[in-house]
Order: sequence, then C-alpha cells, then structure tokens
Amino acid sequence: MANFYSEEPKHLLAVDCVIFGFDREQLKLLLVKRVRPPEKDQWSLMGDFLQDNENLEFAAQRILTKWTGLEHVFLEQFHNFSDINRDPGERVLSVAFYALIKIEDSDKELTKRYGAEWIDIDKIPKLIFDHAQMVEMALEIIKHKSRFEPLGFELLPEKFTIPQLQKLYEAIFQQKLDSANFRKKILSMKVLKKLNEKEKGVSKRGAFYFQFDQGKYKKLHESGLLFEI
Amino acid sequence: MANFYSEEPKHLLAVDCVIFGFDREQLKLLLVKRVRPPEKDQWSLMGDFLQDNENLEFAAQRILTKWTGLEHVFLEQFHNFSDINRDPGERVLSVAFYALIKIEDSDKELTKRYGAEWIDIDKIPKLIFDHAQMVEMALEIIKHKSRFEPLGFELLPEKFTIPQLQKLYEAIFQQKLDSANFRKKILSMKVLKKLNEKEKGVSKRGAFYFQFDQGKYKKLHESGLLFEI
DNA sequence: CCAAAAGTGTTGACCGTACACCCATGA
DNA sequence: TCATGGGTGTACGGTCAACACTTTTGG
Repeated sequence: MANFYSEEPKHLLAVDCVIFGFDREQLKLLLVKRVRPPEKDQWSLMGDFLQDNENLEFAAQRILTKWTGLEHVFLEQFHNFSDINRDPGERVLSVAFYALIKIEDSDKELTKRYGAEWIDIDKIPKLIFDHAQMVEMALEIIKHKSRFEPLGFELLPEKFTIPQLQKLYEAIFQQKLDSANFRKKILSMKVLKKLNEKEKGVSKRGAFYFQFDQGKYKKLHESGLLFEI
Repeated sequence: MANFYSEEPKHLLAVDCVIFGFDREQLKLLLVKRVRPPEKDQWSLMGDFLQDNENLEFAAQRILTKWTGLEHVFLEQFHNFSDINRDPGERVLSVAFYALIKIEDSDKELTKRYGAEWIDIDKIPKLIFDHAQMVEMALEIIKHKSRFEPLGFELLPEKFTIPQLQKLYEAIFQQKLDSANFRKKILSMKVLKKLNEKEKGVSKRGAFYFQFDQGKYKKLHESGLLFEI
C-alpha cells in the first residue's frame, strides 16, 4: 500500500468492553484487575490495543473471547473516548463497546484464571482512567435501547420464563413492573414461542418456558410496528 | 510522557462529518469534492485527520468551522468505520460525526470558496470510500433520535412557525403528518414559546412564530416525561 | 367573495394502568 | 388446606388518528 498520508500523525487506539451479564436477580459487569502499569492492580474493563490486521469489531470480539470463551456475542461500539490525557501513560484513544452475554454460557475456568469477576452493577468499585464514565454511558444506552429493541434476550438463557424476563427488565430500568401488564405487553408482540415445559424449583406452580423467536421479531419489525416494553 | 505502550501499533485516524441542513422544504447535506488522491475530485464528506493536540470533538468542530464558519454547532459522534481497506490509500480509521446546522447562519462565502455544496438528501451523488454508508447510518440515527429528542430545532432558524416545524419533521421521517394533530402534540409538550409576530409572504393568514425554549425542555425532561413527536 | 393556509373542536377506537381474582402445586 | 407465585379478566381514563369545522387575509 502506498503512503498517501505520511505526514499525518498516528495514534494508539484501545478497545474497551463493558460486559453485561444477568444472574436472575441483578445486572452484573465483568471486571478485572489491570495487569500492567500505569494503575496496575486497579479494577478495569477488559481491553486491548487495536492491531493492524483487524477492525474494531474483530478486536472487541477477540477481547470477549479471551475473557469468556464465547464466540458469537452481542457486541456494539458506542462511544470514543479521546481526551488527550485520559490515559496517564501515553495518549491513547479508546473505542468503547458494550457486550451482553449469558453468564452461564461463559467459560468460568477462563474467567477465573484471568482473575476476572462478575460484580453487581450497584457495587462497582473505583475503575481506572475514564472507565467509570464508560460504564455509566453504556448503562444509559442499554436502558434506552432495550425499551425499543429486543436486547434483553441476549442476557437470558435460551429458555426463560416471563417472570424471569420481567426481573431482567426491572434490573435494567431500575423499577418495579406490574406483572399482569408486563405479561400482556410482551405476549401481545408475538415474538415469544411458548414451550411445553415448566420451570421447577422456583415457584410451586412453575412457570412455562419461552424462547425469543428471531423470525417473528423480524416480521414485527418489517411490518413497521414497534417492539416496546 | 513515558512510553508505556511502545510495542503497540499506531493508526491513522480520520474524522468525517455528515452535515445536515434544512432549507424549508428538504433535508440537505453539505458535500465537497475531494482535493487529494486517492479518488481526487470525487464527492466526499468533510473530513480531516485527528491531530496530536486535540480530541475527536475538537477535530470535528475544527472541520465544521473550516467549511461553514460556524462555531457552536450540534455535533455528535455516531460510529467508527474501521475496515482495513476502507481507504484505498492507506489504512485509516474514520470516526463519523453528524452535525445539524442552520443553513442560513453558515458562511456562504466560505462554503463556496471551498467548493462545497448543499445537496438534497434524495439526490446524493456517489461518494468516496464508505461515505455513503456513513450518510445512511446518520440518517437512520437522526430519524430515530428526533422522535424523542428535540434535535429538529437545530436545523431551523431561532424563530419558526408550526407549519415549518411540521415540514421539517415530514422531511426527516419521510412521511406526511396531520397538521391538526402535529400542532396539538408539539404544543402539549410546552417547550415552545409563542412570539407576538407572524410570518409574512408564505400564506395569506400568516402563521405565528415560535421559539424553542431550552429551559422548558429541561423541566419536561427532568419531570420524567418524554419529548415525543 | 373566494381560495388557501392557519388554527380549533369533536369523535370513536385503542391502549396502558390498576387491581381483583382464579389457578396450580409443594409443603 | 394454605401459602405462594403464576396467570387471566375487567374497567376506567387518557391518548391518538381522522376529519369536520372556523378563522384570517391577499387577490
């Protein structure tokens, strides 16, 4: 490749991931203690530098796989953090991604080996650099987005009950929902497939399992109607 | 500053701006013919390389000021384009911004001198690299955002009439709106201040001018209610 | 006085919210 | 049989889309 722009400055570019999970009660973040200076041993998001042979999405996926073992994860860039002194080491720009994963699918061995931990969203410790700001912004975004897009299902197992789904949305929105109305709303969109199987052990009666049906969602979406909680 | 990350690769980073305007009838984009190879003389968005002494927002503002003379413009980063071969010259990542400006406030001399042109959104020519994709994504975003955030006012003069505002939203959403209901909706949010002055020359009766009231909007927002068209 | 655009009023359908109530089952 | 959470039914109030209607004014 020719050098068309040899006079222009080059920059270090990091990719940082805000990794969300849900454990049936609480939203959680996967965090890790930083292994290199500056700010070694402080809590941090998962990140790495962008390499020459990959685009940003690839780098983010690479990071996710490294820490969780998962390969096809919901992942979306949401903001660049570019303040000149954001990293006390050198000037580094960071492209922040958020990821939504099913905790139980992740490789717990791997997570543990690297010293990563799932931490309740309301118990986040002090984070390095501007990572707290990244978390805050990511939270704000999934709060808004999940009202109109079926993001939530990325955080639940394949099979889930309506009460489980409700708990998830209550955790995301930070508010209680009326269970009768929640059920009607979600079922009225016809994007769930009811299974002939009940959850055991949680309640006496047991709740039916459902699955999110991508095909039905596409139909809804194309018909111009809104998914909306 | 120490060299903490000397082993990591560095990258060229461009900032490209999708600049929207509205001329009372149609959404428009400010486009320019590229002045350097590769793809010299082809239509392009406004862009430049990020410098060492500025963050991304500063760079975007610098670009906007260069082409329009405007200094405090609504500007928001929305996506990074990072495919390895997106620029046939060298590997360059691009951070895309969209800007909403009041055409009549812009410096037409400056715009003309640099050979930039306002072009109807439905008559966009072939653009260099992945710029068409940037435009498409920016359009999609303002379409969604302007339903719930008062973005539209950035594209109108300080004083505007309800029918003008309606025309703007019709251009953004690409659909006709019922004028009686539109009026009721926008007035019910109480974010507009009515002026004691009528528009002349457009209709016989003349429509009252209004102003967007930032303070009232903040109140609405803080009270938890939605701005929604 | 007519045409045209600004602006108001009315209606019926629909939808969200609140809440009462029934159901299934383990202990 | 009772407590518990799952699940259904209903009724009221507000909101929205559609459209008829009134107002203002230049030609």
